[in-house]
Amino acid sequence: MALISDSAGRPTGSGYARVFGDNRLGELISRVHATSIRCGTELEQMVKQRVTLIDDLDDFLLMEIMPEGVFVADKRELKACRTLDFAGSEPDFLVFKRRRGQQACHVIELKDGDSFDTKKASAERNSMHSFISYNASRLPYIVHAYFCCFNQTDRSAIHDGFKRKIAIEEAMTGREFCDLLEIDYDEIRTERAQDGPANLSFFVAALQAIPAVREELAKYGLGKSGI
DNA sequence: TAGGTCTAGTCTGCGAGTTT
DNA sequence: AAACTCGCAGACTAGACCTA
Repeated sequence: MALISDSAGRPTGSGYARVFGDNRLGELISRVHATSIRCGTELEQMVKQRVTLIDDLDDFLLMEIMPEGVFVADKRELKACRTLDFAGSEPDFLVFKRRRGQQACHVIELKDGDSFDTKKASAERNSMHSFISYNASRLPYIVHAYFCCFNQTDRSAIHDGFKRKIAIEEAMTGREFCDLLEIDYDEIRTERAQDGPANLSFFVAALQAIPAVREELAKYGLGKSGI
């Protein structure tokens, strides 16, 4: 995961500073927010480190029979691909998998949350299906669509979050995503949880170092000896 | 009809990648 | 190197819709 101490945040003028009327406290909250955003991009990086990435998607798509295994095209590779037409949308991952004579392409939208934002769900679904319909003839495999909430363990919760506008088979939990890619879900969760204690310590120490916070704590007889 | 719920649009905030 | 663009999370709001 990401460390709050590594995140910059806005030193002055952030909305958080206005909420508290204190730049230093505003900066600290801004750094927490920045860390949360970084976590999302780090998840994608962690996935990419654990799979076999496709070097040239155009070349890969020339094969009617793909090699045995799991091969992944990320967003960068998708953008560089000339064979596919994005129809205004780019999924997070294209996963090509061949096992025991069965091969398929899995189009995946990955979120680092536990549910899809309802107001955007309909647009996400339309975007995904327009991508698939535009490219069905260019992908020489069976194509499946998935919407994955990495931190959700219940597929029906994802389905409900989508207001049931997707098929239940299109909802995917983080564990199912990792099973498809043949990577270790628990290992990723464990690694991401490792920075939690360091972030807690940093946050509390930084909080205590802010004069306005110390003054407030002093009203309750707290502060010097800890919160 | 009033009140509750759902949906979609807008806004703020930030990191990361791309373009100039 | 700076400016720009995109993606993502979450809060707020107004209008549509539903139900007692």
